[in-house]
Amino acid sequence: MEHPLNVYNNLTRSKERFVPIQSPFVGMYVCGPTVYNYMHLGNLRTFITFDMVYRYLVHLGYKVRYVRNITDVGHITTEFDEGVDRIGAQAKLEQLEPMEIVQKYTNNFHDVLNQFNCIPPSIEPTATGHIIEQIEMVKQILENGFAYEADGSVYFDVRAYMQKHKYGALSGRNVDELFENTRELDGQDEKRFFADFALWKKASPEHIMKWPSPWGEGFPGWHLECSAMSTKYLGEEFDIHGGGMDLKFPHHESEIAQNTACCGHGPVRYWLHGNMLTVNGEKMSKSKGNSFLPLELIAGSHPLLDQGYSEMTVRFFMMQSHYASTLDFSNDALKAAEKGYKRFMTAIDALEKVKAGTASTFSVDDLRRDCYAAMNDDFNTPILIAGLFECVKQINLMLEGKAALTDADLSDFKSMVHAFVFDVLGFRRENESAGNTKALDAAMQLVIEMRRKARENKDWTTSDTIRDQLKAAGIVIKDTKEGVDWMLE
RNA sequence: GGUCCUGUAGCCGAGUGGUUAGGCAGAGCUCUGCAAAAGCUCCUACAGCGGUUCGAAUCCGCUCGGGACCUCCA
Repeated sequence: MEHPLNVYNNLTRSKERFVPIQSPFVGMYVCGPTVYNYMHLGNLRTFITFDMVYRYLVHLGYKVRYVRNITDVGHITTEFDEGVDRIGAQAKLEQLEPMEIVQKYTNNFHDVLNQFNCIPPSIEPTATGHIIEQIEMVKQILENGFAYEADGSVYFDVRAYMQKHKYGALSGRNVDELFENTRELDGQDEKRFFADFALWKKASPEHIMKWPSPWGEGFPGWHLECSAMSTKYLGEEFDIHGGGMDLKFPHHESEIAQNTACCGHGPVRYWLHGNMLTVNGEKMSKSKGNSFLPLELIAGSHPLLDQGYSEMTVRFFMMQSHYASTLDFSNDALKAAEKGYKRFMTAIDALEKVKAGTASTFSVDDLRRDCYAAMNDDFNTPILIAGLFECVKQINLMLEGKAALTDADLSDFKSMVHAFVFDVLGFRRENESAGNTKALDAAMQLVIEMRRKARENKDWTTSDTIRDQLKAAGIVIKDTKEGVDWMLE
């Protein structure tokens, strides 16, 4: 692979050259959702981010195995709220079986990602489908002396682990400091040490989602499924692990500890974290009550919005910021993205109509080089988009006959632009009401011809009426030097 | 309280020890019958105070503001 891709590795807190363990194969694991409710835009941002990462790796020619889990076991909401888990609670609320809840919100998750043009992962394992693997892993960790059993539950023994390994490397945490700053002082119940976490949890009699195990009926700890499933499908060591910044601690930290306790070494070469989507500067989350559902955004039905925005506008909005930065969500920002995206895609579409010239007036190689440089610098999509706007400018100039490319350069330019816009950034043409476009185009040619005749006769009333009526119907007429064009608004 | 991130023009957002990011909005011009679209030009900012440096918005320190994690969370 001749492309020197650099990624920011959270494990080392530095940008590193990306070198797969076994090029051209790349293993990538991304933490998926707990399917107990509709996903909101903040969740969506993370999945769009790693969709872009996946797309770019594929574009570079890597053979990527992309694994993203579905967490369909309800994990306890707090340490002391025994027996209450998110999925179980939601099931009660909706008067459904827990697995009906899981199915309902898994479907929603898939539908939404599909709407936003995210490519499905290669493997999408569920936690409930890998109970045996998880139990096996707990057994191995116990055998290796990094866990202990207590009344039907099994806990990870952080102190034992710390004698041989570091705990807290990824999140930059010092366990002693953590201890000093832990607010909860009582109720540490079965745990020997405050930082210990459950690998297997004993289920109370009323708990519905539970499985038999060597320690009795119970369910796996939250962190365990990712360790077990990533190992199963990507091996003991793989290339990329992604997820939201908020999962860094304790989830990813514990994942590393579990894998290390089990196999003797860490599981992941490059840890990538997507940053949070904020609303008025604050993290979007359900508990804060500031979350948006994708549907509310598209329909514009949320109180904070004064209009709806299309899926691709939202995707563009997200791609205009770097994945590792927080992104603030607001009406004005969305509006700006909408206009920018429209201008952007209008030009990309118009590229099809550009005709080759006798000589090239600009360098396709330079533009291409800028685009790759942006992406190779830790997936810098905002810089890529800036580069593509330079392409937009050149397209518009070519349409006006003020710039040109030879036949060979033009097809090179087209494939380069298309690769970045559609394959890498994952934009998709909207307004493609397939089937009637041909008929509509024929009708439009007729209308345009009538308007042309009216203008020829200086019958401005007629020509302006045509233009205005079409505009009211959502069709925009564009008079260019090359002729008259039209587009759906 | 601890750990860490962050503060960029009207708005959104990149980046960087010395050279115009980009988008949106605004102003002017070109084109046009008038518009729209498009092109060109302008608006040239880096929280504050010190320090390092030939030179800092970029490095260091302090102050102020915002945020994340430390509990489930993408």
